[in-house]
Amino acid sequence: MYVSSLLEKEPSMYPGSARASNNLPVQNFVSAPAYSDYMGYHPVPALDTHGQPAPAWGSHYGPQREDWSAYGPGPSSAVPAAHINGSSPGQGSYSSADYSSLHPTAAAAAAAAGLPPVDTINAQQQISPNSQRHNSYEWMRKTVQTNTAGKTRTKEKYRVVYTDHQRLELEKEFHCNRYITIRRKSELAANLGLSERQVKIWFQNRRAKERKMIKKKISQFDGSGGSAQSDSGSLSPNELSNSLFPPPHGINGLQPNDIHQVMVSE
DNA sequence: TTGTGTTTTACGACCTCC
DNA sequence: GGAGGTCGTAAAACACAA
Repeated sequence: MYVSSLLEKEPSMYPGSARASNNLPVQNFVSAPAYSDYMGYHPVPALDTHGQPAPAWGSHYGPQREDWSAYGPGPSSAVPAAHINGSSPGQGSYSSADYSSLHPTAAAAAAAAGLPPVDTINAQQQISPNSQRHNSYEWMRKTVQTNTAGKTRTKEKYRVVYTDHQRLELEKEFHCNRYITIRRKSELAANLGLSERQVKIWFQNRRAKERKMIKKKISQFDGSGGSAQSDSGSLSPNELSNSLFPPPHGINGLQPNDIHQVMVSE
């Protein structure tokens, strides 16, 4: 099985409890209500080790970037926490669009109210009960014990589905910084029970997703015959994307604050 | 239920930087 | 040479219309 091969490649990738057990007792999971307002997230002290005070969006991060609206119109800021932790019957499963469309100010209020540190997470709350993703845990249950040594991909199912909480934390980090530092990667990996490789790849995929959305948006503008491309001028989608989120070469030589400045200065 | 389109993990190829 | 970047792609997971 793929997981097994990954374990061979990288023992830290699937720490047995989180991936291979039936009830997914993932460690360090925060109770979802703490993130009832994702868009307004600013680092929780226990999790934030950027080496700087947790900034508020309005000041350090500036206004929400335009492309964030691609996640869809934000609901009222009073998105019930139960929506994310799934404690409310009838709620759909959590998705990136759900939390990324939330309003910043409520999170500030939540933070002010004292968010619990990530380490206080209750593993029982990581999964949306009504989510179809429950099914994905079923296959892990069934196949995780098989072994296809040495293969990177098998004919069997080969990828895991991250828990809602894992994705939420990753999204939050992405929201703060599109490029993760080595230090933050290690911390996040440890906190979420993922390997650093998984975190790295998640960020790569997430950036790709964002570029794709930007591209889509631009093509929609172009297609609608609008002169709305005035922002991008004559830039191609890729050029615009790169100008918005330039890859931080030498990022590893930078301090977290430096990275932060790079991101904020856009 | 099933077919189909989209999203999500994960990888390899290739590039740049240190 | 190693690390991390993008790009393209595979395939499972998921959503949804018919």
